[in-house]
Amino acid sequence: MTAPARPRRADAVRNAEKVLEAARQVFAERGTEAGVDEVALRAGVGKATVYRCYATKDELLAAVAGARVRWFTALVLEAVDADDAWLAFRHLLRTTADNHAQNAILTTGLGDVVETAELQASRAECRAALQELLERAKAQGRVRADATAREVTVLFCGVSRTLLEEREQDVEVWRRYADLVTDAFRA
Amino acid sequence: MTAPARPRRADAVRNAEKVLEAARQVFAERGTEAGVDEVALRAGVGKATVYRCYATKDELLAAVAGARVRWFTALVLEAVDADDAWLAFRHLLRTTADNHAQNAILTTGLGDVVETAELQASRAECRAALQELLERAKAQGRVRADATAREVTVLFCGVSRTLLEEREQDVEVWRRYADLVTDAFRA
Amino acid sequence: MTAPARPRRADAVRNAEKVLEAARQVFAERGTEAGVDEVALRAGVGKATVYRCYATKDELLAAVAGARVRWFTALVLEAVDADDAWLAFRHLLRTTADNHAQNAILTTGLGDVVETAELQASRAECRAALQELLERAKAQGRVRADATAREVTVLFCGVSRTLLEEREQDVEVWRRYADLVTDAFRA
Amino acid sequence: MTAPARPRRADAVRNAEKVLEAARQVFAERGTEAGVDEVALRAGVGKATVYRCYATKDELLAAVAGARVRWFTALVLEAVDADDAWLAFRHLLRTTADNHAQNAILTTGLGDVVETAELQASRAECRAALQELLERAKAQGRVRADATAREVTVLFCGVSRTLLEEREQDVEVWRRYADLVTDAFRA
DNA sequence: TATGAATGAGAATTCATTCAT
DNA sequence: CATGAATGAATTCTCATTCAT
Repeated sequence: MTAPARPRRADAVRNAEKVLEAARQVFAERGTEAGVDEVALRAGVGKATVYRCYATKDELLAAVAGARVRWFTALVLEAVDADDAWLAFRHLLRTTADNHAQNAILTTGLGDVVETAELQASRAECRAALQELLERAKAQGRVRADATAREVTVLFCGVSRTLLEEREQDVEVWRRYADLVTDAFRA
Repeated sequence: MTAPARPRRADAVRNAEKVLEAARQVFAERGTEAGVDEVALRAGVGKATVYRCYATKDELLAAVAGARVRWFTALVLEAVDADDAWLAFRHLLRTTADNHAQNAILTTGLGDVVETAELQASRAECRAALQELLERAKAQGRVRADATAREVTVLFCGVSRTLLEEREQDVEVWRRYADLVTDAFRA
Repeated sequence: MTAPARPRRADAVRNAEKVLEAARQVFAERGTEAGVDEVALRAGVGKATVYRCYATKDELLAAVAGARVRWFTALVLEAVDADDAWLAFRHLLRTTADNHAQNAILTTGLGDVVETAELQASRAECRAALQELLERAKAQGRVRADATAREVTVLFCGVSRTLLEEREQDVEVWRRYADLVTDAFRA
Repeated sequence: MTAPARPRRADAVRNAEKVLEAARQVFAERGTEAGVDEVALRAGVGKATVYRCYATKDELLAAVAGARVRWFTALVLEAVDADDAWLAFRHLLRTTADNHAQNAILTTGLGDVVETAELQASRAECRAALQELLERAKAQGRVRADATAREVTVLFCGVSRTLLEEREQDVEVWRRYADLVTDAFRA
């Protein structure tokens, strides 16, 4: 009695994760215009459960975007640790491209997603990490001095969005574009 | 005098243009999800008038996209005539960026616009002209040998879309991105 | 100058007839849901001209119905003159069926057509003629004594409407139904 | 007790029935051109609820028609069991007429209703039953040898439609027409 | 006068969100 | 708490009717 322990919390978390994963898939496949019903269906829960986890479709989108940003941030942080920042940078974009080609959902895309405070924080963190990577590469003389993290993001996300729209599936093509973007920042 | 033809047509043509211009603005500002009503409102005509000019929303979108592609094609053709293909290329993207910054509507963007035969033809023509420009610049040793018109388009449109979404208004910023894209194709 | 003679009146009448004929065809083929535009197109005139002749779509429908009723009335009046009223009655329905099979448009059908005063007058006249034919046939002992013109009309028009809806084209079938209706009134 | 199944379904079924009943009334009174809004209003539910039960207006119409056909089929099957097929036939049409007079909605009418597979099956079943009744009456020497179920249907539905259109409410009148139709098939 | 362009009032259908069970 | 039924606000598109030329 002192502590009902909240066994439901566990379920709730489970559900939230199921919903988030379903949303990631659905929005990736169908675009953000996909209905909440479809997300619920994919998650195997009722529509209202989705709304219990995320008060609004926008919030759900923000959650998906946030997860994506954090996923990317992790990659960036790995890259920062590498010795050769330039190679790490190139590898970063290629890896992301590979992933986008299949699991296509955008990092900064998800365009007019309402900018949650949390989402903005995630973006800021991501930007900081990426900027650090760039600075290291600049120090190594491989990246142009005026490059900014935002610019990398804008180019890469822009390309991704277009390829997504064209339903480009070929990993080689995605990788080619990753390289083009990388080259745009070559010293 | 050559052909007064149909007097009434004058008004109709006027309206069609008003509608097209309104559509360009509305879709640029609000995205393609904006309603036909809004286009009509902006154009200062009734909803049905829009449908008189363009039988379908898709047709309207295709018309907007087509006009934009042709506008860009004209710029490319000018650029092809220049002596220094590289400078012309850079100028081309800058000029387009300047225009996008204000009149924002995408060239190849407008993503899932139904691909009219006419629209496809316009795109093909555009791509051909751009490819020619690239080949000239390659011959002059300024553009990487493996560059294709499609790649330029994908990068530039991707960037444009992202900036549009972020409501970026600063012409300098747009120009900066134009240069980044240009640099991605440097030999 | 004393009398411009109203040359336009001639044109106007011409137009009214063209429109009426076009309406008959269009409504027969497409049903009364067919648009005024289509009638105008078929008549080879502008939409507004249709409205000049008939102030309203309902009025146009009433005109079509009226013409049809009068056409049928003429047939009935012929039948009244025949020696054998029963044969004449059977022939009347058969002939009408033949015509309906091709030129399908209903006499009393055209269901919820607004009942113009003129149309009601036409219907009354038609009913009177048909009643007279029936009375003659009754006098000759061939038609049941309680038969009324309205009943004949209801049965025949009902059948016609159903066959029209089923797009029945076979004249033999139409004739078969005409005979069935006739038999319903046999003495 | 056998299967409480889904508790919520109870409400849903209730609503589906309310909607169907409302549709029957509305389409009977106003014709099939009546809007879905009106059906929803009559049913006392929101417009979208109608669409939850019946994905399309056509589906709704098919449901109404199907229910009506099955209702009629049940009557026919009763009639088939009677000793005197002719009397049963006459009674069948009279009973149906009585019902049409008030609850007016057509059996085969609802003309251009999209022909669902299910609806076609219902119609076929109905036709078969009616044909059997006719055959029995023929065997008893009371119905003309060449009569078919379709003919009965065409006549009866045609008459019903016309009377509906004329807003005929008098049961006696409906019954009189039922008898006329019956007589059309007398041996 | 005849034309066809313009219009506004709907009609069907969808979807984010709320609520009764 | 989870569910799915219900909802109303949009959205695309049509059509009878009016008006400027």
